[in-house]
Order: sequence, then structure tokens, then C-alpha cells
Amino acid sequence: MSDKKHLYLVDGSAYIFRAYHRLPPLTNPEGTPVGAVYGYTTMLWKLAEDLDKANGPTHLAVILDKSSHSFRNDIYPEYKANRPPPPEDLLPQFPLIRDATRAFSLPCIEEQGLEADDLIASYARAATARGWDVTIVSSDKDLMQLVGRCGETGGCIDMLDTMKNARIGIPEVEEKFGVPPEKVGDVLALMGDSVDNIPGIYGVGPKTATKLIQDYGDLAGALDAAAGMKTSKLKERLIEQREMAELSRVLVTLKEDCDLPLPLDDFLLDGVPPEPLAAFLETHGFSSLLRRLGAGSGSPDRPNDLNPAKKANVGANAAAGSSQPVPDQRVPEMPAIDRSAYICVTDMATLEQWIERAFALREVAVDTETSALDAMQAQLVGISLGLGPNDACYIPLAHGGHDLLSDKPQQIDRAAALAALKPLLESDAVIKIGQNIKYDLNVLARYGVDIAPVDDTMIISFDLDAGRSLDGIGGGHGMDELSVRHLGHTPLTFKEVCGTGKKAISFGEVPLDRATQYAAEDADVTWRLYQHLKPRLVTEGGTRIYERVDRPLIPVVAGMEREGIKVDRASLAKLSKEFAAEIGSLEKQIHTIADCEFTIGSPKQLGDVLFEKMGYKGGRKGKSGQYSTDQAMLEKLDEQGAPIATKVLEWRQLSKLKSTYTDALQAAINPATGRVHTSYSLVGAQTGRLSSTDPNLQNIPIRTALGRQIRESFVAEPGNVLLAADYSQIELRLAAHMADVPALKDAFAAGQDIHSRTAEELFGTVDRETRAQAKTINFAILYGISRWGLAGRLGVEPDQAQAMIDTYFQRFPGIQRYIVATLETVREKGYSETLFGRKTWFPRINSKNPNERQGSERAAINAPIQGTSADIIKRAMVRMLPALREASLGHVRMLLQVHDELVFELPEGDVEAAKPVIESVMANAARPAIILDVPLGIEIGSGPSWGAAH
DNA sequence: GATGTCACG
DNA sequence: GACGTACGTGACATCA
Repeated sequence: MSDKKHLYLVDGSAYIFRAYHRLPPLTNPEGTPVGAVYGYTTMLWKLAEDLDKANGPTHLAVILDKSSHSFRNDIYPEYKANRPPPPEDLLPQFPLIRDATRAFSLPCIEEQGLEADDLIASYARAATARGWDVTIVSSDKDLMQLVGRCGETGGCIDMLDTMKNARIGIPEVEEKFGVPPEKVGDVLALMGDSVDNIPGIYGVGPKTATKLIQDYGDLAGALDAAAGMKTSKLKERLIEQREMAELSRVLVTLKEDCDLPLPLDDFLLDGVPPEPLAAFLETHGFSSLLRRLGAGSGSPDRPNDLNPAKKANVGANAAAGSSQPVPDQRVPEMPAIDRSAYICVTDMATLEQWIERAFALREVAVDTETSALDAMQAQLVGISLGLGPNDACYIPLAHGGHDLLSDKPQQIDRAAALAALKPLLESDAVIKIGQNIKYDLNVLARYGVDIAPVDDTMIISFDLDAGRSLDGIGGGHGMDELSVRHLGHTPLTFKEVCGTGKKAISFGEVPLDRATQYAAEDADVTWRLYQHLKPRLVTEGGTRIYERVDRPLIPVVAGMEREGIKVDRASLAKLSKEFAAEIGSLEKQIHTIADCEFTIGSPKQLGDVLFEKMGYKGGRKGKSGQYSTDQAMLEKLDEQGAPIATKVLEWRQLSKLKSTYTDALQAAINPATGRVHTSYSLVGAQTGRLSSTDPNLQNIPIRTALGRQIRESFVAEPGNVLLAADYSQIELRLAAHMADVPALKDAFAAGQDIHSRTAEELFGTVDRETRAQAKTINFAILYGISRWGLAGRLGVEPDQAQAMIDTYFQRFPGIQRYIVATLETVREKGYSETLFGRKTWFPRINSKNPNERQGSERAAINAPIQGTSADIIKRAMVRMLPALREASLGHVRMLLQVHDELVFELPEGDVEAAKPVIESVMANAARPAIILDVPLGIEIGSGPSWGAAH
């Protein structure tokens, strides 16, 4: 490669005026006009892409006009005096030009009292003096004087008009002016410039000026020759206005000896760091560029991609009824899966070769095989790597029966293999692709390996296809399902390899040939899925949510799972005992009242006892023909004066608390850590919420005094406290913003109690009763309302419920509009979207079955709100630990997420310092991508237990 | 494995 | 004019 330096000098100020007039008046999510900024950004993008290309820039700087005053005004006050002020919607874009430049990590030069042209001339001269080539990115005719000029060591100057994509060299300048570049100043001095208010000779335009310079050599020659010309208007003017022409010559001459504010070497172009750029693109809604940033390459942008409302629906099937993902044609043909091609790596030299190839390819599919499902307890048994179709291996590390030491197959020592793999798995330069890689993250973290950076096919699938399923075709994101759906291939199942039920063996006992087929196939399939799914993020608009929300969340959630939370086993045991006694007593009482012994926990038997034997009135239900015995029904019976109903309700509550919580949580304590480690699913809820399993720590009781005792068993380590931070009414706040409801927005802005305000609007009066009704209605709105549903909840007639709904729509204009608009979009496109661009598909939205259809409609009304809330808390989680660390609060640990709440454990002494940091991160989590019309209220409490922290 | 119930946001 | 009623989850017990 040539080491010839090539400096690009971008005439930023001139560019945005042109971009402003050429591009449509786009605005960013905040409403700020950004059309010219968008044009400017795409131009920088293109220039930066030329880095490393032949004759592309090695150095680059943007030069801007700092002020309207320069030395030219001192010699000629009228200079640029008749310029109209910039258009109103261009003004706010000037500072954004600097932001954009900073976002690209490019130097931006501007100096008081100097025009951009002078700085450009000075830099160009300095660079050519060092033998560099220079390209001036501009189409300003004044700068054409510089073209072609060479320094002593041979550097050349040309210009680049990025809008016309045209190079301007000496021939182009001569074509335009009829003279070589060094005479352009003479022509300009004669013809003047009405835009800059350079006088020139009145009546002399480009044609005459060119002719005069061609005929007489230069300005002085032309002016001197005037005396000898034959009498004419031109002769008169040349003589009369000689001074003006000479002044003009000075004005158009570029000052080439300015002090250089930054040395040339500082302009070295060394790639564009993605981080500040991504934030900038996101802030201004430049989503197509953002997608390209995520993808590394992509199709050219169209400016109308900017407006989210007009976002192109590329690659998505518009008809919701047929919204199965289409096979992706751009994925190159791959050979069929061939399990016999997989390698079993049992010696260090071969392992080193795989590692070396992975480094070279910069992306590797990784899968760990373990002895159990629980990432916090499982032993690592082997690792598989995938580098291409059928190019996969399995590295067994702990195979062989525990009691058959002599039969242990040949394999690399686990510690040695991990030591060799660690640099690869932790290298910034190599993407580790996994299917649910959070699991592998947690397993390997326990062996001292912190996998990063990662991509996850399961989560990519979720971000593309959440909710997309049809009859008989699963909508899940598990590997076997994805493999069938996208690759048409059914992988070996775990059951086929390890057996099932009592005969099941652990993976470490599987013979190596069989283990290799299974494990390497997983890596192969994961690698292939990645080739299919990753490009779809770009074409289907999933990059924003994947790159900015879900992908960065993976290591954060993995960390939370590894932290776990301490539960007080003794107090849970005590509760279990108390509950057991009470359950036994209730059981006897119930059997006495019923006058027979039956299984209370069996809804079937209970229904028969209540409605057949005891003769209470109630309805059958569902296809099973079984009596309903749920809480609502038992409460009705209780009102009818059925003493058994209350007892059953109490029994149910205690049984639930004991089996699901006080017993199960004790069993869930990890013997090694002494804490409870849940597992969060990032693809569990179609709306984008997390879900929690094994155990579920997102449904720990709080609503009743009895249940709250369980929450009090979640405690901090000695010297520490638990801190709980909740978003207050976040979904209603988002509804107020998204549906643009003035009354609700006012109420939140003023910090009013939102249900009281609703009661005031609906009923004109606030008391306990109307507030409770208003609260019910508020939730009904969020969940997609029906008059029957509301009537059922409020205990009124459907007509009355409808009247309340009508009043609600009237008092809160915007809500109905939101509902109608949301449903229209979902019917047309097949999916809903959150404020951050997360899609949820509703394949049954146009179903002929009214039950199905209306169910989808209610879910579709709710999904953007619930999903936006999920996006916001996820963004907060991603930022939380870095923010705390920056505030020297590195000992604060984030433990749990419960949809609108985060739970932390921290030293008691850190509480007061941590509160404002946590509050700020949560309250500002939507920014800068979205500026909400309502504040996000945060409630924070702390105490020795989770219960006490509320 | 399906069903009913109930814990949470 | 009908759905048989609110959105989103996961765990447990019972029963076929």
C-alpha cells in the first residue's frame, strides 16, 4: 500500500446550505428540523467509507465558518452585507453540524475572524507543501482557485462535489471559467458576486470577465488595456470602476497563511468508533444509518427512512394472515448438514488451530455442554465451536463416567483448554455467536471466562419475529424450532442423545462420537441461523432494538442471575410450618361443613361438592363441563352466605403461599452461594418484557399482609440493605404520551394522583369510591377495553360501563384516536411497534373468529405501551452499573427486575449516594432516543428486606 | 400434557 | 350482534 497522504477538507458550512435546499424538510423525534443535518451525515458517512480505498482520505477535517465577520469586512464593510438571514428551520441545524462531526470523531476547525475558505486554503497549502494530496469537499467557485496547485514535493489539490459525485480538477475548472485555476480570482474580481456582495465591474458577467482575462492575461492587464479599447460602455465601466475591481481582487483572494489551529497530523482518519455515532444517529432518528452501522454494510439510504411514521416496511409481509417469515434469498446457499464432517478435538495442537482460525474469521459460534440445566450449578462438560457450514468441532472436557476412571476417553485437560480458549472468548475482535448465549456466559463465568462480545440468534429471532406464529407452526425461538423454520433441518435432540426419564444419562456420559455429532451440530446450526437472521435485522428494522436494547442487556442480566438474592431460610421454614398448621385446621373445618372428605385442591371435586352436594347456584364452564370455583365465584358464594367459601379461599391462599413460595424458595437456595438465582428469559413475553423462571422471582407476594411476610424473607447480607426503585404508573404515563392526552399529561406534570384526576374528570367528584372506579377504568384502557369486561369488574350493567367509556374518550381525547390508529396499523402491517421500534406480531388480528380477533385487538392495544415500558427499564438496566461505577458506587449490585422495579443490594452507607444515581438513570432512560411529554416518576425505598424496602 | 387456579406487574 | 370477557407472565396441584 502506498504511504501517500491524502487530506480531505470538508467545507461544512457551504454544504449544509446546499443540503438544506435539496433535501425534504425532515424532523427528528424531538421535532427539530434535521434535513440538512441528515444530508451532511450521509456525506460524512460516504467519505469515511472511502477510507482505505485507493486515493481515499488518510486525513480528514471539517472546516466551518465561525462568524460573519472577517478581515474582508474591515476593508469592505459591504462584504456579505446583503445576505438574507438563514431560513428559520435551518438555524437550529447549525449546532447539530458540530454534533454530527463529533459523532464521527472527526476534527472540526473553526476560527474567529477567519472564513472557512481561508482556513481551507491555508491547510491545503500546508499539506501540499508536505507532498500530500488534498481534496476539498465543496463546490464553491471561490475555492476553485486552489485546484491543481502543487507544492514543491508534488502534492496536488482537487475538489469533490459530493452531491453530483463529481471530481473537479484543472479541466473542469477551465471548462467552467475558460481560464486555468490561478486566473479564476481575476475572473471573479471582474464579474463580482451578488451573494457575497463583491462588487466587481457592474455590467460584467462571467462571459465578459472570462473573455477579458483570456485576452489580456490577468485583471491588471485587462484594466490597463481599457484605455486603449474602442469607445464602449464596457470601456467606461472598466475605467470608472477600476478601484472596485481591484478591491474585489483582494476580497476574492484566499488567505493562505492563517495560523493552523490544529496540526495536520491530528487529522489522521483512523476508522469511526461506533459508539458516539450510534447515539447521535439514534437521537435524530436516522434509523437507516443506524441499521447500517449495526450491520456494517447495507443498501443506500433513502432520506424518507428518517421519519419513523414513514419507515419502510421492507421484507415484512403486509398481510397479517400470512405473516410467516419468508426464506431469505440473500443468504448464500449452504451445503446440507453433514454430521460426519464434525471434528472431535482431543489434543492441544488441534485446538490451537481452531482458535487461530476463529481469530482470523472474527466470528465464531459457541455452545457449551454441561451436566445439568441450571447454569449456576451445571458442570462444564465440553465446548463446541462453529466457523462455517459443516465446519464445526466439539471439544470434550469432562467426559467419562465418574466411576469408570480407567475408561475415560482421551481429552484435553479442562483448565488447559479453557486457558487456551479464554483469549478468543474474551477478544473484542471476535464476535461470539450463541443460541441463548446468556446460559454459556453464566456457565463459563464460573470458570473465570467472561465471554464478550456476543450475538444471540435466539434474541435476534425474537426481535424480528415476536408473536409470529400460525396454526401448526410454532412461533418460538428455541434452536430446534428455528432450525426447522429457517434451515429446513431437524437437529438431533437432547433426548435422542441422552435418553429420557429414568434411563437418561448426563451429557458427560455420552460417547464422544455421538456427543460430537450433537454438540458440533448445535454450533453449526447456530452459525447458519446467524447468517440467516442477522441480515434481516437490517432489512426489517430490527437493528435499533437489538443493538441498543436487547443485545447489551445480555451480559447485564447474566450478571444479575449470578448475583442471586439471599433468602432467610429459617423465616421461610417458620412460615411453612405456620401455614401447614393452618391449612390442616382449615381442611378439617371444610370437610366438616361439607360433611364429606374430598380433595380441596381438586377444582373438579370442589365444584361437585359445592354445586351438586351442597346445592349452591353457579354455572358450568368451558369445554370440560366443569364448575368454576375460582376466586370470583367463591366470593359470590360468600356473599350468598356460604361459610365454606371463605374457608376454601383461605385454604387456597395458604396452600398457594406454602407450595409456591415458602417451600419452593427454600429448595431453590443454591448450596454453593447460599442465594437464590432466578433465570430471566429475554424472549419470554411477546411484548418485550422479561420473564423469570426457576424460581419465578417476579411474582413474589406483596398484595396481602400474609403474602408480604414472604417478601420480608428476601434479605440483604450483614452490613447491607436492599433498595427497591419503582417506576410509578409508567404505563399510564406512556399512554398519556403516546396517545397525546392533554389532561393526563397535565396531571402527571403537576404530580397529581392520576386516579383521582381521572375520577374528577369522569365523575366530577373524588372520593374513595369514584377513585377506585377510575383506577379500574384506567387499567381497562391500558388493556384494551370492552363494555362487558369493565361492567364485570365494576359490578355495573354493560350499558353503564359503555357510558363511562364514552365519557373517558370524551374527557381524554387522544385515547380513542390511539386505539383506532394502533389497530389500523396492526391490521395493515401485521405488527405493532413500541416507541423504540420493537415489533410484536399479531397474526390473528384479521381472524374471522371474533373471539380470536378481539383477543388480538386487545393485546395489540396493550403491546406498544407494555413494550415501551419494557424498553425503558431495559435501557435503564444497561446504563445502571456503568453509571454507579462512575459515581464510585461500585459496590452496588443489581439483583432483580420486576417489570417496573429494580432491586439492588448495597452497603448501608452507600444508600444516600446511590439513590440519586439510580433515580436519574431510571428517569432518563428513554433519552436521548425519545423525549417524553411526561416525567417518569421513580419511587425508592430501602431496608433490611425486600418487604421493608417498599 | 391439559386444565384450573392464583401469585406478580 | 357476538365473544363470555381486560394485557403480560410462571408455578403448582390434580387428573386423564
